[in-house]
Amino acid sequence: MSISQQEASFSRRLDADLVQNPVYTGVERAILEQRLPPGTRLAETDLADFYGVSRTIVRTGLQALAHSHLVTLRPNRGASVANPSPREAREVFEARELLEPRSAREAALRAGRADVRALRLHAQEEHEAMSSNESGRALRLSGRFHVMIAQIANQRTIAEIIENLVSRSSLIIALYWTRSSTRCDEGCHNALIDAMERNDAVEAEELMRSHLVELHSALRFDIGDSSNKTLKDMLSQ
Amino acid sequence: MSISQQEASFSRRLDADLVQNPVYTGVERAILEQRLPPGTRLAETDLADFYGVSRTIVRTGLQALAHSHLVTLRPNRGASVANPSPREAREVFEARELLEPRSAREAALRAGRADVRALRLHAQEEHEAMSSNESGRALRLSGRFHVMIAQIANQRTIAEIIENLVSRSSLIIALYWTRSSTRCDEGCHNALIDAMERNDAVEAEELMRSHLVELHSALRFDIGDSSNKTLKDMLSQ
DNA sequence: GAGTTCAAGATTGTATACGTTTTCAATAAA
DNA sequence: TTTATTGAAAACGTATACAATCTTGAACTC
Repeated sequence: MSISQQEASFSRRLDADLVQNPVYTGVERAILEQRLPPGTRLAETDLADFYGVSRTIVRTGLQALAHSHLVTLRPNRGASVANPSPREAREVFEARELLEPRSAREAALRAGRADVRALRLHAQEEHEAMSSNESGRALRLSGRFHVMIAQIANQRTIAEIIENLVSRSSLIIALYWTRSSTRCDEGCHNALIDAMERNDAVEAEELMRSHLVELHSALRFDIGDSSNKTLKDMLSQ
Repeated sequence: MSISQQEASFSRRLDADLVQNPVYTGVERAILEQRLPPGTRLAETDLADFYGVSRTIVRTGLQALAHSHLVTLRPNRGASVANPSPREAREVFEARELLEPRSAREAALRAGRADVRALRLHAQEEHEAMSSNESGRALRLSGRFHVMIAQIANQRTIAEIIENLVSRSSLIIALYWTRSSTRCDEGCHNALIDAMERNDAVEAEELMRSHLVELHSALRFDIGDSSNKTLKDMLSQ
């Protein structure tokens, strides 16, 4: 037995493994882009065939996604895309409203020229996705914007929590979103970047808070869903 | 393909699987009780032999622990007990200081007779563990006390986050704790229970805040560790 | 004696085999 | 028509085999 003196792993080692797992990355992206709606069954063999790997790899990926609450595993019944309850949906947004405004405030204090440039570039990408009607991609990028801010705040532990909450929000939006457009995002995100550029912490915090309240208020907890595309259709591109 | 209308899974399905995984439960407990110090190598075969299961089960358990940051996985190099950096240690306590006081406030508002009784019973157990010099067990129970409060607050999403931060605190304390005793806990926890019993939200919040600040301030980030017990020694009982 | 090389052993990564459970549709009974 | 039964097919749970990678230490060079 030996005690290893490990270097401060600045990004989880775990990730190194997972980003190379095509099931993890592929299914995660498909969920974030709402190509895989909540409840979709994820049969191990189908995924193994689609990604050309063994069930071993599939299970590793699904287990990781289950830890993030993006996938639900039921003993002897396999995996399906998570189906967050109204309660969970409310809780996730409550947690975001607690964590993200503070994160935005800290980010505003720390944001440098490079950070602001990256944010503007990202907002541009979001805009293009919206314009070209790639609403799934737009939604994923919109979530990623929130994660970027959490990362600028330089508190990795909280940034990771926020990243998870943001991911789950894609499922929540798929289930409970009422409005047709996410046009609001564009203005909100740009206003946030402006506040960051001015290092206006108070304004950034307030903008983030009201942005989240607005998102939250656009959810209605009394809806179902259905469709009958095949798993392969939804995973492809 | 089918869309399943799932019941609101009130506890994660995932858990159902994991509590039956002896590697997950055994190693987690050993870490929380500081029988497995940070950095300890966790060879798959050793664990498989010890728990009498195949490596498949071992890997599932280790992967779950890695997701909780209790274990570090390095590709081709296996698993070891996580070794949180000073930065991570600080961040975990910052996050706790952000989340737990608010959680305690909410818990104080909601705490009923049964909750208070359960907390007192638990504090008693903690006390007994301390008295009989089972400091590992005492530490685990002390962490569990914080989780119980988060659960009373009735916000499962945040309670789960807190549970994870509390678990990681055991490793952080193993690495960076300076004081010899955790006597403080006893008074602090009892005072918290009293506030809960009076449904005094403001007091509960402040007590929790100061309790965490005190814990945090007892950490010093310039220490190492070493030992040469065998893995089997540390896992046993 | 310090450092390097390299092969044997140990350990992890992945695929697959096989037993068990679940699912589903065909059949039979009510 | 509806409900129950049942058995074959499909899917999951676990163990294990084998390949790839890493570790270790002895032999060798400088």
